[in-house]
Amino acid sequence: MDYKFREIEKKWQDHWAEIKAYKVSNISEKPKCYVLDMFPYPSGAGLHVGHPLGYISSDIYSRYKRLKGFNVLHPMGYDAFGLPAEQYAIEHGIHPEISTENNINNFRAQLDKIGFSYDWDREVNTSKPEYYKWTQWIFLQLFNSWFNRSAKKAEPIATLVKIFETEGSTTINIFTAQQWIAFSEKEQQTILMNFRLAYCGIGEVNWCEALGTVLANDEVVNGVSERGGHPVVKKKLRQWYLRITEYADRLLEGLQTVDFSDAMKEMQTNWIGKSIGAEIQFEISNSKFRMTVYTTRPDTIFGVDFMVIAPELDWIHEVVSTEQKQAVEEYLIYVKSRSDRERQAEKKISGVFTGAYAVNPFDGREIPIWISEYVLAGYGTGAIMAVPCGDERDFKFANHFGIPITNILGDAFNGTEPNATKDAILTNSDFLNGMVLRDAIKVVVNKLEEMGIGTRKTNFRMRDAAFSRQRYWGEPFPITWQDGVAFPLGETELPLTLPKVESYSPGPEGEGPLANIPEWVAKELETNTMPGYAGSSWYFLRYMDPHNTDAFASRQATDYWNQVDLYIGGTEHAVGHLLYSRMWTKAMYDLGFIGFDEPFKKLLNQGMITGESAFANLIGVTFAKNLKVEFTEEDEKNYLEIKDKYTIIRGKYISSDLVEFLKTAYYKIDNEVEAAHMETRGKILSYLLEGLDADIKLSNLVGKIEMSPFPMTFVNYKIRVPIEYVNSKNELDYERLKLEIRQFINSDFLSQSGNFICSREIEKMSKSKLNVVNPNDIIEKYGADTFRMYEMFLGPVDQSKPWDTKGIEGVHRFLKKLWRLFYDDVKGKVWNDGKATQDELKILHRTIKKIEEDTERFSFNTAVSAFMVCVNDLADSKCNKKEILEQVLILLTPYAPHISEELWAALGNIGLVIDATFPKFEAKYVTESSKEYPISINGKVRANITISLDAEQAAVEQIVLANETVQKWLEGKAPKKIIFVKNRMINIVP
RNA sequence: GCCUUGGUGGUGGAAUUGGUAGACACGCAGGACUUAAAAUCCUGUUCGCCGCAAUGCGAGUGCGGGUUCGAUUCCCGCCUGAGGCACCA
Repeated sequence: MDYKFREIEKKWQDHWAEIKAYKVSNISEKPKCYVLDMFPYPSGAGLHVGHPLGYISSDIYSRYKRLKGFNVLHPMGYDAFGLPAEQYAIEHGIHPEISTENNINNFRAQLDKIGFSYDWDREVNTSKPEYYKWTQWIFLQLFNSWFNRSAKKAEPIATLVKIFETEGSTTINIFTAQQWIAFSEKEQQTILMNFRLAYCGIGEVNWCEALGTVLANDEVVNGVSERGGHPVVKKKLRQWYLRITEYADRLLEGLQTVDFSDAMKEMQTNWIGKSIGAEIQFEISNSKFRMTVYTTRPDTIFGVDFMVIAPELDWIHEVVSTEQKQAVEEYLIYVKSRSDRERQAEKKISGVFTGAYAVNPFDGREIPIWISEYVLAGYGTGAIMAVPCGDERDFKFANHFGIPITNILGDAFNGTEPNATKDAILTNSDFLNGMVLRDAIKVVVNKLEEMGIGTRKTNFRMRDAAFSRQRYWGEPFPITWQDGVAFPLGETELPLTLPKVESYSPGPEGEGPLANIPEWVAKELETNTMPGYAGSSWYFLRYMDPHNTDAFASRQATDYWNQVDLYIGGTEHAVGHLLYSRMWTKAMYDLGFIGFDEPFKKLLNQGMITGESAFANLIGVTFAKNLKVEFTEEDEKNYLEIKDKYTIIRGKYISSDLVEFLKTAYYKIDNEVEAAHMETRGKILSYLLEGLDADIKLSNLVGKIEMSPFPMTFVNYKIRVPIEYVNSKNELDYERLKLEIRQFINSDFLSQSGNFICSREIEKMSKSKLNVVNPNDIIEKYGADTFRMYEMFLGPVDQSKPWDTKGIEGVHRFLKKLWRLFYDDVKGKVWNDGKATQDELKILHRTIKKIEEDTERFSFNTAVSAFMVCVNDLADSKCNKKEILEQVLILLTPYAPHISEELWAALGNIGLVIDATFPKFEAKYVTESSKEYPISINGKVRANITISLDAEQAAVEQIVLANETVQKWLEGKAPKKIIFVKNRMINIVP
């Protein structure tokens, strides 16, 4: 009887679905365990073999926990709102709801084939009104709250109003209680907006013209949009924001209570970017104006040689001198002309002197004030005190403009490079002389505070998160505008459903498509929609109680399931989703809706599965396009346009071995170089232009190249070819390629041996890179159990690794070998009721221990190996005993559920193996009563000795001491030290 | 430049963190069964040397040092891959 995995897997998947084997209840005596995957965005491309890596890991862990007696919540859903579906709608005219639905069905079909233990009754879809009703509701809670800095928590806005009514305000806005009461409704609302956790304001945002929307900071990478790579510019717009900066400190503190990787904590810490320093006020000569700078190094105050302010600051005009006015104006125009992109790409030193001087408060020295684009307006006060002897950028700036540098570091500063140390001893620093910089910080700040011109100040790099998009496919804001004041909709009016639209093009003045709908505008509803991360910031709560119509989830449910015990997903969400959901959780906690303030107890980052891409070398000749080159008819036919600027004529694909050959020809030494060079070029040229035989005479070629009437260069492009056309020896099946793919239909493939060799490169798996492997294909060929185990066997989950289908045979063989412990091709059933021997029990219990340990520490690859060892050992000892096999099946269930279920049933068990109990490890079967130990002297093995394990170290010492041979080895001396090494060796130190 | 991680056979990776390096698997080589193929099984496989033989000899975890009876593991200095941050004062 064969291992018919297709039949078996279908049968059990259907059965599990039918009886809802994975349905989980919120009421249970068992301890709970919440295992969560980062839910996918259902893209049109479907899943590739990289996606399920994390899903399989979490599935193994939740199945394992279930066997261990836990009530396990393991749900799945879809992050369905977002830009790509809308872009697709614009291009193809298909409503996002339809394409999303299709994609979800496709995802679901792929997921179902892998045999996951999700409770599908809890599926969520963020784009369904039943779901986003509660996204809107939570938004309203944020809108109706403020962050009380003294209590360090969010509170209902009503408490703030009460404070204003009784005490007035001394923070962001300054007014008395009487004034507050006298304010109009509109004035009051405008003030309150400055405090709300979700607020609307005018601000500089990242505007992406191509996408027609703003983007959050983490959605912009190197000045272009993360999705699509379109340019992003700064623009002032009315926007919704989340006041995440208020939570900066708590987001940092919270990191200490969660189990995230160091790298992840580091990334979040950097993103938040807390820095502790001071603000210092400087007087300006001949002006009443005072400037304030932010610095983390007040200790270097005597090393300040100039000030730099950001070009955007409006007080520039207050201080600029008449002589410098023109130069400053010119510089400001120059700065305006530079995009963010340019500023980031080329960091050139530029700046202009304002003609004004600040005064050092301690020694009265006059310090020139400069303007430069390297100082950012948005951070600190937008002005810095520059200390060139201690700061790289200040040093470069000083050198560039010839500003003299004061050395306050003594020998620690050599004049040629700045030194940012805090451990040097100060010189040229008046009352600080002789002090270590580190210690001087406090002294200076104290003095500044005393003088009333400085304060301690903490700054964060993180900004408030832009929370609105001028797009269609997102949650509508439950907000109406009346006379410029935002009013929340009432709870009974939720959900505010997304209306159908005819067109997805933007509305007037940078507004979203919703602004094109008259009824929408008539109701004065907000026309922006929420960003992609709104729905994903709280979805883990909805799984707890997904069908609740009275609340986002009942308090009883959130109290029971509590934090996510294990959260698995990629690192790419480090500063986006993971920060936002942490913030939402904290706010919900503060407002009393849930009982925990960190959502994820443990985070496991799965590594990327990379693909191997194949490339063929395309060699051709390029001409500058603006040159007039006459093409023959033949050339036109083979004309291939690679890039805008260049044209390749008669490009030919050259096998890698030929490329090597041509390269070596190029690199011949001495006077042969030039000749070889020419020869190489000549050969290529003749291939390409003349179609001649390569062995053309050298003299001819030299002439040809020199006589070339136009500038040309040889180019070697690497052209992707689909990986499935390349075999394991890197040979390309170009005949098939030419037949099946249009791009290559007229291409020539040249090689030395007749086998066309491609080069390979490891890159991210993606459709555009022609290197994706679809899990469906693998499952069709080997089955889901093999697929699951192989994904785990590839290597540690958190490490990125290349997908290589070759090795899958080994895992498949393992499952077949396991099958043969139960069924023989000839004899049929071979298992028996025999009593297990000591050796067989040893194999079993060793495996139990190993699987338990490895699963607990997420070392799934070594667990798979342990199964292989176990089955090899059982096969070697011809053990077909039911007693042993049954236990092995339970262990295997999380990893290969289908085959385990099938064989479990075959053994005549009643009930499912997924409901079995994880076997208990018993040491007595594994440990021995006595063992042979090697005795070594200084690590060199000299003899073996058998001792009882109870003997422990003392016994060993006696045995060894008594041994004449040992004494002889040591020349009669007593050993200095005897080391008993963990069940392994006895080492004697003479 | 800064931060975080890695570097082990032909390949993916073990070694549960100071104790017999290379488990397990792929690949490769040889063999058995077969008319043949597939499937399956067996043997070998870190490198080098000696040999009829082996429980033989030597080297070996990116490179160079150090601590230790003993180092893939700890310390110092380099080289290098990957990821993140990057005018944040």
